[in-house]
Amino acid sequence: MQDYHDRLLADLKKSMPIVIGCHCAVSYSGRAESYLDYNDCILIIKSDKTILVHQTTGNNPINYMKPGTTYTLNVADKRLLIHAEHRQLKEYMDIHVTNIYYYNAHPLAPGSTLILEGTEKDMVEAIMNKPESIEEGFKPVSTEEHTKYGFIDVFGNDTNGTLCVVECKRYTGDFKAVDQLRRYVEKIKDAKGINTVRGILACPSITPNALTMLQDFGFTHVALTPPKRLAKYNKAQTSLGDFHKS
Amino acid sequence: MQDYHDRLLADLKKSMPIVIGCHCAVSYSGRAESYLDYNDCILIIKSDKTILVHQTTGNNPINYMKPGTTYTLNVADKRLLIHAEHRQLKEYMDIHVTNIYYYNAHPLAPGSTLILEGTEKDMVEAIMNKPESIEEGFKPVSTEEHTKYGFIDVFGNDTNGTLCVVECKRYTGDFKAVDQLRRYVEKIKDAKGINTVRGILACPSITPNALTMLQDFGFTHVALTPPKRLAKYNKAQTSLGDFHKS
DNA sequence: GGGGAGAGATGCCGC
DNA sequence: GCGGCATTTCTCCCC
Repeated sequence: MQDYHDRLLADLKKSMPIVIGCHCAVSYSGRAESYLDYNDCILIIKSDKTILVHQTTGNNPINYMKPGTTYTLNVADKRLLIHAEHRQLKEYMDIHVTNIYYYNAHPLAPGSTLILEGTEKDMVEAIMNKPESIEEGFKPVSTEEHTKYGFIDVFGNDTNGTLCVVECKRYTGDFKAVDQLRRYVEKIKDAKGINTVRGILACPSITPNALTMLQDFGFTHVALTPPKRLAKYNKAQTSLGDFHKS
Repeated sequence: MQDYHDRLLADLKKSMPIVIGCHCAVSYSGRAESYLDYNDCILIIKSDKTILVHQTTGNNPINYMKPGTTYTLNVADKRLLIHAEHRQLKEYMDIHVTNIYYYNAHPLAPGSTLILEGTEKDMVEAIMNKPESIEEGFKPVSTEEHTKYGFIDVFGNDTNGTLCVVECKRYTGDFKAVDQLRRYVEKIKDAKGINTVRGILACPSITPNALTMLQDFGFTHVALTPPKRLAKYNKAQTSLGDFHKS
């Protein structure tokens, strides 16, 4: 265990990304408090001193600390004690390691940037490029309009010149989406001193209860699905395999 | 690369948790579309066939697939091609690996359960145990009251017998919290056919804009911080070190 | 750094 | 499975 202590200390100093398969217990104190009994885990300490404690299932770490954590190491009772502390965030984590199955530290170059398409922002762009997807005669005026009660996705006029607030969701519309739309509509009415402002929720689908609430407020649901532009790009290639070989 | 192909195939068959430090490119298609150019990554494939693609910084994986993903492997042009597909979710991911820095697969026992304290649920319990923390004379009636517009954290009466809806947030109160509270209050008014229902937002702090909105609706903010019971437990021990050695 | 809101959110519980 | 909602949410953008 003393060997691992020395290696970990050196690798932390070099800001090396570290992966450890081990048997350990974890306690955390900060925004909340947690305790994890001794069990098998995968520990990942990244170059930015983020630490993730992963178990053998699930998407999310069972425990973690944010970037900028500092580490203090000790060996006692044949155990490696890792004290991870984040002073600014007033958080700490203690890991007691009894057994290490594997230990890997290897220099890794900083990552590439992910290209992501099909987000809500892409929905907004699609509406700006094709306003009739909201309804015939819709004329968008602005996007990301800032009000004191939040940011409005798309702001525009319908064919009658009535002001329209459009809120986009890439997923099934719910209460929260209707709440948000309502907040914007009310604030616009208040700010402009007018009584008639339409609320339009653009999303692929909507829950029955949210639809009821939407209609209670006199708002409209428009079925819209976020575009996935990379799909088109991939289709333009003869095949996915060829695309990647390039 | 053929050796790694064979090892990975065998380890996947055994549902072994696998960690790979490598140079790779990743493309994803499903709920959205993404492409990540060749770069250094840590790949983690868990026992439940979750895959995480981590870079050297940050809390979250840059790419991932959920539990239940199936894998198809190939070697071409000295590259290991990992095709990960989730048929139910209609998602897939392609990883092209050009270089492997380390490869680890080791049987890990299923994890322990995390004990977590200081959640919103703990706030609700604390209020039930000490109703005067909301205000003098407050009498809680129920928790998790189900309405058609959502679940009410705490429902009760003030010293005048006026109905009170209490919404708890463990973090700084914001617009969304006020929206939620408002939705419950309105629904209760509607359901009970009464005009006077008080809304109380219990949270450690509140943003200035949210406070304005709260007050516009005639609601109240009560400063409450989520309890952290493990902190007390740890204090009861002579020291944290002793606690862990037990 | 705080406020506001999206996320390929995830995860939990209830119906 | 969907619905509703918390999360040690995380992350990004903008002031």
